[in-house]
Amino acid sequence: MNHNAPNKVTIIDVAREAGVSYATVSRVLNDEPYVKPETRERVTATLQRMGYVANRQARSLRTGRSQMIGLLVRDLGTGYIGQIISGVDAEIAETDFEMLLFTTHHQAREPEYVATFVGGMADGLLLILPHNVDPYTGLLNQRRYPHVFVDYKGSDKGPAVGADNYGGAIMAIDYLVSLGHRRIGFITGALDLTSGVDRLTGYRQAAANHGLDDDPALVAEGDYHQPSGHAAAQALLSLPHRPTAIFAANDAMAFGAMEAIREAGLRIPDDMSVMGFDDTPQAAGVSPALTTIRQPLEEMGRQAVQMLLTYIEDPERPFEYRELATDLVVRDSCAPLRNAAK
Amino acid sequence: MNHNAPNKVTIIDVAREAGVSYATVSRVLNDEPYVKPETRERVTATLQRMGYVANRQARSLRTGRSQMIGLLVRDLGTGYIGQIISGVDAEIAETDFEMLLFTTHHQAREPEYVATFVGGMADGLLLILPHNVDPYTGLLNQRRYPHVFVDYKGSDKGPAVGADNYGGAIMAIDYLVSLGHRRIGFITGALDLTSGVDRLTGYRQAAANHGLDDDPALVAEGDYHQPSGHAAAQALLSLPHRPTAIFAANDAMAFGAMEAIREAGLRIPDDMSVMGFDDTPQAAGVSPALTTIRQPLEEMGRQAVQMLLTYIEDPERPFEYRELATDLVVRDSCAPLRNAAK
DNA sequence: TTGAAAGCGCTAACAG
DNA sequence: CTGTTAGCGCTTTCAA
Repeated sequence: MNHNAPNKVTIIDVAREAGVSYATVSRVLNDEPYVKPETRERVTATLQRMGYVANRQARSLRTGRSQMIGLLVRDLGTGYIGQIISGVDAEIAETDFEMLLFTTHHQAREPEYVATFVGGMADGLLLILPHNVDPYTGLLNQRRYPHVFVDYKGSDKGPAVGADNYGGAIMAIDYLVSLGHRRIGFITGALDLTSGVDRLTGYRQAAANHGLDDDPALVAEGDYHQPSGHAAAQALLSLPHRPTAIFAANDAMAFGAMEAIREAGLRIPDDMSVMGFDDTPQAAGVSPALTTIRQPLEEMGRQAVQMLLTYIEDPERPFEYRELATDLVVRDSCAPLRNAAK
Repeated sequence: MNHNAPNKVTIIDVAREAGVSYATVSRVLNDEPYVKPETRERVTATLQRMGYVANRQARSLRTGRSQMIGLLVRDLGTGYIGQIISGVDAEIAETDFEMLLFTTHHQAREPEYVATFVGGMADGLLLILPHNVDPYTGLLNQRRYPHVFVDYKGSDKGPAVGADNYGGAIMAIDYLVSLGHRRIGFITGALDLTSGVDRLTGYRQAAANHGLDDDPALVAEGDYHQPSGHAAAQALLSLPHRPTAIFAANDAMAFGAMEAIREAGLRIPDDMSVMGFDDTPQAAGVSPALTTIRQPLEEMGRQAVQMLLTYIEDPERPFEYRELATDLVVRDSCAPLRNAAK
């Protein structure tokens, strides 16, 4: 075990070296007025020469502010999260805060992480793991700790920003119907997420609006991961009366579905139309390019930061929920229903 | 501006409430011996009841250890980085450290971030931005601050872990040659990265080994991003005597190349073979599935953590460089050269 | 087995 | 303009 104080240079070392009190060094560090120009210069030079670097922990301990925004994420694997983070990152870059990201695969440990942040590591927290937020709300709200749930359907649980998942699903079905499809399979997302539920609800509502087949077998459960899309599509394809189009609750599952469709010897979009949801970067890259519902992920990240900043300024501000619109992005994976459909 | 101390619960509050000195509370917190069982129990209960959460900054200020490992990354957009992080994350999860990730698009600010870490935020640092490491080495080495460069070809600059990029490129060309290709285009990576240079060197060496065409026009410069792969492939395709196979220095550019090849009305692999490098998750997902050189990215992350840990224990340990092997992953994007090639 | 007290490095009054 | 002096919340001797 190695002990403290390696070769650190503290404000005191610098003060001694420059022949001033360390309060003066602190003043120079913080650009405060009332320091004689010559003194400032001398101190600055010493700072430079000695390679001084501030200890943020000490500073934060003293001021009660860390100038950091925490970001709690379950997994970085998905492009989906990456996009949100890009937005968050970009927005934070415009402030004088830093982003501090914690990953955790272990659901069990999440509350622990939250505590770390609340304990002073960061001045506010963005949470992108909206399974069940209950484990967090307690500590967070009790302390009035500034936080925002991202991609979560707000309620009384806490401030949140999300997308119009319900409306997006409606849009998707409307589009497929406009192409003549009436038998549309749906692959659900994880149903313990509000987004998963909302997209399913949207699908059902739209189906009802158009008086489509109300066959329960047309709904196959997925979990937002690609393999589940593959499996669900296989189930859909093996139906006695198979659908002519498949709408997956996210792009990853749509990719899985496309794979399954190809394996079944069908062509996309000629024999089977496919739609996704999210508009991840890959959606435009696959072939045929995926028609999907765009979720403004980056924008969501940006808005989340903006909201968080307001809570950092005023922790007492009442909970706010912002919902961002989703759009239809037409590419090449859907085609009009051919009369001669098998 | 809001001031300090919101509704924090400190060790002192707990001590008062439990009727002990705060030293005792600290002892309970740290599982130290010599606390009467009843006292311990009472304190634990109070801790629980009051919702105490430790202030890591204070603790770290006092102990000189933060139990955090910093990770400095330029961008999260690429799946490539995501994979390394997964490995890092998984490995860290097995220790009693936490991962703390800083992203920075702004090259100019990177040294600043490093200073933050060195200043006490973390006990060690992993750097995944191996453009030019010189700006960092100074501070890092002067302080003997534990750090490891990831995906960087080690030298005297500092400890590092990388992959056998040179060998991988050789393997790729050997494979293409075994399929009968003799005119092989190469799309380089960013040449300010050691990996970019090494892959190019490997390509040249292998080409020389096999006595392939030594046409400089067969080498098109890219920057590891998809669009550059697209552009470079276009250049290669418009050559008077076009190659029969294209080897891109990473998967992302290979995807761009595939796009360009399709746009040119050619089929993959029938009319043109394509190889990538990295084996990102998407490589298996595109169609045709991409034949590529696998880089053990996750493993790289894991090893980097292991190495870092040794430096945290003994900052004086001499620089070490670990190189991981790369493998050929055969999928569907390469085909034997047909005699009747156009 | 417990309490008192001394700082970790820094900022922010308060005096000069 | 500059120095002195309290702590921020915590761990860790040193005594008791």
